[in-house]
Amino acid sequence: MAAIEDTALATVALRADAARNRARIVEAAAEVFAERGLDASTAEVADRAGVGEATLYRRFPSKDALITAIIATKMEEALAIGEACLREPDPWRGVERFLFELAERANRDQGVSDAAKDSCAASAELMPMRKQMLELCGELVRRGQRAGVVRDDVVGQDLIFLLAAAGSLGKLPFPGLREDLWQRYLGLLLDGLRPEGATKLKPGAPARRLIESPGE
Amino acid sequence: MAAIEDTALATVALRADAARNRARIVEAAAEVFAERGLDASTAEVADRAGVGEATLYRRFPSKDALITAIIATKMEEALAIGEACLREPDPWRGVERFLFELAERANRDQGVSDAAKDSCAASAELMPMRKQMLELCGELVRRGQRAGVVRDDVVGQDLIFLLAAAGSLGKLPFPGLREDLWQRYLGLLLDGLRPEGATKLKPGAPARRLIESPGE
Amino acid sequence: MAAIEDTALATVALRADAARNRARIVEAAAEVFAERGLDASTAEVADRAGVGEATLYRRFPSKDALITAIIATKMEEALAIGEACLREPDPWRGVERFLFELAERANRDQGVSDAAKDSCAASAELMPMRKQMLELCGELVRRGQRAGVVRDDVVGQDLIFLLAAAGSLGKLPFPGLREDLWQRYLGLLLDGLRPEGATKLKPGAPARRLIESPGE
Amino acid sequence: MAAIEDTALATVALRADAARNRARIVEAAAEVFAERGLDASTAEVADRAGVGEATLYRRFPSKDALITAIIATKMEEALAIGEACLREPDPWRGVERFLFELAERANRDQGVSDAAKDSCAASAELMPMRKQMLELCGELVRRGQRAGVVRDDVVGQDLIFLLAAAGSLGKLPFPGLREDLWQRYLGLLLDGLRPEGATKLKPGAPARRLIESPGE
DNA sequence: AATGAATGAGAATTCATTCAT
DNA sequence: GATGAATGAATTCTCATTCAT
Repeated sequence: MAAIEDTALATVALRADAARNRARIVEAAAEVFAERGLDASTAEVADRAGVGEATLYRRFPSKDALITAIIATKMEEALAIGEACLREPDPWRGVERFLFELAERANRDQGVSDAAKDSCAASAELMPMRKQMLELCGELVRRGQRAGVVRDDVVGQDLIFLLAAAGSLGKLPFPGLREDLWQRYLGLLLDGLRPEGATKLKPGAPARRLIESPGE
Repeated sequence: MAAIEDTALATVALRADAARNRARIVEAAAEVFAERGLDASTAEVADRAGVGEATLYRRFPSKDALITAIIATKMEEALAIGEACLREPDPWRGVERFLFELAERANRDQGVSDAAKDSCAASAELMPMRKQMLELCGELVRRGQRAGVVRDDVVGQDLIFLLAAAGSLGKLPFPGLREDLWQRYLGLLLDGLRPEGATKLKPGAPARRLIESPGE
Repeated sequence: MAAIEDTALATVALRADAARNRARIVEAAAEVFAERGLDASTAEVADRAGVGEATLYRRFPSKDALITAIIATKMEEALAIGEACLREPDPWRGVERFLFELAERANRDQGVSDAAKDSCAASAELMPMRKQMLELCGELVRRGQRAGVVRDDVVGQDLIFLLAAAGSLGKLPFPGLREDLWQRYLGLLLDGLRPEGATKLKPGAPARRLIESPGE
Repeated sequence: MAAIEDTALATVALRADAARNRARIVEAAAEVFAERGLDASTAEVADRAGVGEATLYRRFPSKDALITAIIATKMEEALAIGEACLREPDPWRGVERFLFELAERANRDQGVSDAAKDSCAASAELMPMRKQMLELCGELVRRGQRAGVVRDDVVGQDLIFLLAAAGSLGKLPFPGLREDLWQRYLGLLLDGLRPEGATKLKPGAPARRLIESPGE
């Protein structure tokens, strides 16, 4: 069965060898971007994939398109994880596991956290997935709220931003830090989501803005 | 009084004009990096400073050294802010203001949050300041804990990481987001610091790691 | 009757499908080169022809050979036009129509005027056609001269060069120029051919060289 | 006395070594573009100039800017020639010499005739010079018309287009052609300008369009 | 025979850093 | 000491042509 090309919205069947190379490129790119961030050169990606640079450009019209494809892959995985979390019997455990698993990936993968800042991540092609993700987060949150384990003033989008925050701690260049330190901070973030700690805010305190809508 | 050169570990007195140039360069670099991120070119920095590029390189041995110097400047400011926060009558207000003011700066300044990820931020030269900062955070936290407004399992270093998290949300490339969205998430983070929400941890839950030492 | 392959000097009968493909490629190439100039890529030509790139290269050993084939096609058309012009009752009208129709084509077709400058236009394969064209022009000119409507010091080859001149004005990148401006200049050129304006040459004047032989 | 940089509209004094290199680059570019046309690579230009490629890009922000600068130089020379021709005692001789000298240059210089087709030649920076050139041609033509040696339906702009036509014959890739063949055709063009040959046009004849305005 | 895929050799352009004035 | 200039090494991307299916 031939692999498929889905960079643009069109989906095209590829020849066997092309499919193999495409997969190699995506894999190599994922690795390289994870290690060095999105600034890694296309030459390095091609090298690692064992193909010529031009082959990369035959498959992906630009570096941005390649990045977008990688991100799309990661988002698909993330959506799958999210759906599994929705099926967790314990609603809180669903939220917790969702953030935990995705933060783990983000902290392992320099490219993903770079992507959060990169303009091409805002690509229109990713919009449908982003929408799906947003809905999924919304369900996770509302499910927690119905069970009384998530504070009421939180919305689905907040999970995404907390994730961005927790995922950005991956490779802080402090020597001697434990690799899993992010887990500690994710714990703090999670505690901020629970209703027990929700602040009775004094006027003017920053947390007050929580009540306002998150925008977009 | 002549300025001092402390880029390298040595501290050297500079001639008045050299000192003036150095200051200009740092200021210009701070501006440029804030606007365009650390990828901005040294040429642009020199231009903005009104000096030749070679002058920049006479004063700083490399772009990384310049960035390190900027970070040092920002850390000095941060230390000053932290000390002011220690003098806040209300201990919680001290913690809150500390995170709020520094997160605001981080979100306004593209360069600073970039720098957090950049390898040069690990420079040994910044170690003393980092130590100072760590102590300061420790005092802020312990003061809060003594007053019963900060949960007991938190340490000073945690503030720094929460800051990194809250500061990374600055320029997410989502269209239509409010500029001050970071305040919402800082609110959540702050609530995670308070004792009311501290989790009764089940075994295996991620938050459990909170009990372990933060490393370094 | 199968088409013939005449790219190389050899003439080979082609299978029916191959002949069909060859024709498609030539047609597509003519279109593409007309629109985008000779810099258009072979990939685009193959695409437009609805064949694979390798098929193009099976039929033509190089891009230059393809271009040469296009030129050959255009020259065949030109020869046909020229013969029609020879049958015009009015000899002057014959010359005029010849230059007008070919200049129109050249100005409509970016590729042809490019080709005039391209080295591959010098290909030996085109020599026979060039010779035919030269003879045809010679007849047109001599017919005009016999009728007294073309100046005596002009030879057939001159028509070709005038054509090159008139055809090169097609896409001058001046904004706002009329598309048919070349007609104005063709008019001037035609007037230069008529005997009424033929110069009594002063010594040293450039037009004097008209008397010398045109070379080749 | 320092050389000047005039790529942009601003004029800046350059250091001696930079001026030397800039001159070398312009000279090399003029040579290379003359020999190989505007498609020659910046690497080749830099090589010929004996400088690094980056040096070229320090002086000229893009290849187009370099080309524009070369063209500007050529146009200045052309304007100087034109003014000399205006001072010729014999008005016809003025027109003749103008076209002769410029056609000679164009035929010697592949770059110049390429430039006629290249979009960057339409650069706004060259507009003032183009305007000057147009006025100069207008004066040449009107002077000829007052003396009765240039037909009345010709305007200054026509000279420019005739030049483009006569200049495009430079390197036609026919083997064995005399290098100065263009002179023969310029002679024909010149004869087309004289009033003696101006056609009493039959309706529908192409030359008729001569009466209409040339556009722009 | 036909095709899509692969690629080596460039192309323009940029930049941190060193050099000459 | 200060400066503008110079540059080698990269970077993204393209294309005519060859290869494998």
